[in-house]
Amino acid sequence: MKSNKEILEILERGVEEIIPEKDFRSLLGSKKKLIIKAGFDPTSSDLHLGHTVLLNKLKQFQDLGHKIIFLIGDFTGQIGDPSGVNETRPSVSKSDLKKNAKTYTEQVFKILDSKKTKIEYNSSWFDKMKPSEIIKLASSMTVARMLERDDFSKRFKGNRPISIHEFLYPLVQGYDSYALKADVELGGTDQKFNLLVGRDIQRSNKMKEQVVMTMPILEGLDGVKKMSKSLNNYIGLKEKPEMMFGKIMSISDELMWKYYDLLSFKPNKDINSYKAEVKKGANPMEFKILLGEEIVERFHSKKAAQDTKEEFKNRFSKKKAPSKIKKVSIKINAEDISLIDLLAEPKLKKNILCSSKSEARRMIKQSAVKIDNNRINDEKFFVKKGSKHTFQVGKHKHLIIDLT
RNA sequence: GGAGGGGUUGGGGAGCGGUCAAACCCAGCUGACUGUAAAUCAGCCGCUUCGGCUUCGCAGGUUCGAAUCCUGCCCCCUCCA
Repeated sequence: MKSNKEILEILERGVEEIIPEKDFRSLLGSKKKLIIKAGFDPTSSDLHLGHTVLLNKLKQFQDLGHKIIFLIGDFTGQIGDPSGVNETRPSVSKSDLKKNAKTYTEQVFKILDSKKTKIEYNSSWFDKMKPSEIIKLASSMTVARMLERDDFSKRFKGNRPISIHEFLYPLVQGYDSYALKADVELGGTDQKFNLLVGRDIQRSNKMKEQVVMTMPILEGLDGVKKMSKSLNNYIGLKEKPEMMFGKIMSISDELMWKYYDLLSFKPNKDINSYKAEVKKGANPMEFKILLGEEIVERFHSKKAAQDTKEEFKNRFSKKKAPSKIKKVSIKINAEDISLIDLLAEPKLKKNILCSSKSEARRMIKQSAVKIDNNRINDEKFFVKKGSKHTFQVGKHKHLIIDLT
């Protein structure tokens, strides 16, 4: 049994804001099994590390015995969350939402305990709601209040469009908290407004208001913008170990520390000692590798993490060729084929090395092409029929081609 | 209903009759270097049989010549009512 102090330490770690903190502490003090809600709109097909910041926190609550509700916003997804966005979001079709919701549920259980997690869909109450009830819900909020929001007011002042349905988003999300009788709702800092509306809706329905807990937004690989699939700066939970590891290695040294804070399960004590070591002159890369290992292990396995780490060291530190390279055989009619044609050969399909002959030519010019590890700079290089070589374009594309 | 503004290569955004495959920024790619797929620096960034060819919302037209001008259409935005 953990002491209250220890519990608070765990739950408040990495948290941006708890509103109101007093209520949170007294809720915990009550020893009651709390209903913890976090909603996710299934607007893209995969979850990424950014989503796991919340999941990790949910997991902590779960481990402490509280009731976790993973709410899938299949109704809210049709509206599109306006938070932090400066333009109207395209709403996602119902069938896509359904598909996405399915993959979400598969992925969250890499972190949460499936037996102890309740999954809810907000369409299950909203689809049954009568228009008159929606109007009643809408009446609980004013336009002035909505325009307090930074994203809306900016758009409003900047003469950019705000669709009416966007106003419904916070109301609908807030209603979810009422429907689920949430004690605590978790969300990103950009969700603060939406989360607070939940309190209003609960209060106007004579329910005790939920405590709002916000988590920082995880920056994407670029270190600047929020991690998201549409910005292509994300690490997906379903990605292959090599990709995951590689992407972690590609973040800047500075960003690495933020990732440690929000993604690592290592105790603060360890992370602080890493920082101290780097300050003393240790190579940040060593700690990036540790982080990569931890993440790959979480979503794949210990073995995958070890293998990937070794492979990475060999390939990039020792500059060896990858241990397994895809093999492909291609039939040609002539006695030989120009390198340019081969690199862009459509028959290679998914393994194609260059997307066009122009690109192939460019790559050769830029000394990016190697055959059996020998750099080729001759644009008029030909490859003979019956030969078998390893082709490399850039650092990442390798292919063994058997010409027949 | 009326008045205006706009749709340019992945995103942003110049160009407003030839010198435009189209400035610049971001993203992406490549190389060098390195401590890593960090950072930094340099180059590339429509297709091509390297002669050219096809692109600037769509369809026509004017011109020796159009992303740039005209006509129609589609789409987006703002303001007034």
